[in-house]
Amino acid sequence: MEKPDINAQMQSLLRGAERVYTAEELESRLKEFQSTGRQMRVKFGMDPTAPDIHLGHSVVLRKLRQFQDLGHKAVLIIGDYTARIGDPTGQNTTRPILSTEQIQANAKTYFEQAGKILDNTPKKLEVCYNSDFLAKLTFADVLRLAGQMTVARMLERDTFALRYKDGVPIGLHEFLYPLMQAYDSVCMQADVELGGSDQTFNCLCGRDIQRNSDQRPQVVMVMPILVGLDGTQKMSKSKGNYVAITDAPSDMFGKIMSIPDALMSNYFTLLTDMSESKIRDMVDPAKTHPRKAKAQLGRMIVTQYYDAQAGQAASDEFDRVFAAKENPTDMPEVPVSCDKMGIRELLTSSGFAASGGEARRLIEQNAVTIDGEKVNKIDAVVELRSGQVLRVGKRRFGKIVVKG
RNA sequence: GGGAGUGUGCCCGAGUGGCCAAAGGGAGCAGACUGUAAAUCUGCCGGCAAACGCCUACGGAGGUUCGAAUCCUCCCGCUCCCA
Repeated sequence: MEKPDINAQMQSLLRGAERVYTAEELESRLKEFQSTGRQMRVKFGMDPTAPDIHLGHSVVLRKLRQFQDLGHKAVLIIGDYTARIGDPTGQNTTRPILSTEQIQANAKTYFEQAGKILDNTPKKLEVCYNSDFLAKLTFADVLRLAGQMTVARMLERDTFALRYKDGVPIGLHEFLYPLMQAYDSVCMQADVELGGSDQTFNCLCGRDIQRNSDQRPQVVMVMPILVGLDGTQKMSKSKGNYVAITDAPSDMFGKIMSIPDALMSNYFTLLTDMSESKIRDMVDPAKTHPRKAKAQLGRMIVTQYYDAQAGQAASDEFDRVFAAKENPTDMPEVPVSCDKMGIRELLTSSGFAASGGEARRLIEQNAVTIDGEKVNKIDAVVELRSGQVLRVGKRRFGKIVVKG
């Protein structure tokens, strides 16, 4: 297989990366591995507690894929042991210890999803559980490891420093998290470790510990944290501002259409392979209408996780529903048992409203239509026929099916 | 071991005896507008009820009071300071 020259490799690898420690080391390794033919081992740790992969995770996974495409080996660490602590980067100080079955189930889901991005051929992918080596350490080993870090250095970390200052508890064991992750690097003899920029400290720890173990310190490449759909906070499941890579094409597309304009450039860079000059044209309102650019972005992303056809279909569907204000082609069925019922009961029984109060609110707010006709009396009794379209708000639709 | 604090709705956070289903912000939902599910503006935002209203809720359990998120007792969680 012909590889691009080193400059081209560097350029594509550095694209989108927030920082590399250090680019010189990366380049010299690329050269070295180019001449010897040995693969670089590119480590990436996954947390088995979050099996729902979203575009935020995809930023790093896509970078990992780039390394694979250049012939290197992705070394995926399933952090089943580190999960016992919970990454102190997060806000939670304690997490339930997951059972082995749970971890395996999560890991399985993870691979099913990550497989959409990564190259699964065994030559390009190695997977291991970090309990394999972490569980074997004796207390003396742990002490030796812990002795390589100081409290002052730990407190340099923003997350610790802030929590300490604010009086938020910090478990002593949390200090061990970066060390465990670093020890992974030693055991895996990682050449490169990839991570989100919130992992910078953890990854850099790996360099120190490797150096102390007479290993050549890994190159650390950190990717920016993807901003979520709200345009301000990081993309995360718990904030609800995310696009899961398992989202249906229409949802994926719709969610992309909802990002603030200012986010487009960032998304193009981190989530697609579009060239930088093309991106500049796309985000310049004088050259491209923002709505068009966003639709293009949406199609590209849907195409990655489904195919070009699905991307186009989602785009067309979106225009149909929101620009032409027509009904979507696919609507979930709303089964009803009789042909006459109170509108509030219809909303609650179909799941369009979580409670009677919410149903009332929706009706009072003019959000409910049946076959295009507003239902705005809370005690309305509606006659139902199969095939009628129930619409709640702008984007929730259902097709009535009378049963019995 | 001693002392000082603190615990409020999905989240943050005000409230120190009635006007508190509880200020304010965020999130969420809806409407208007639009280039979209963007931005902006407006409204809603515990449950039940057509409605009067009823029920549940301010860490937990008791108590004082006509009346408690607010006062008292004990318990639990968390933090800080001293040792």
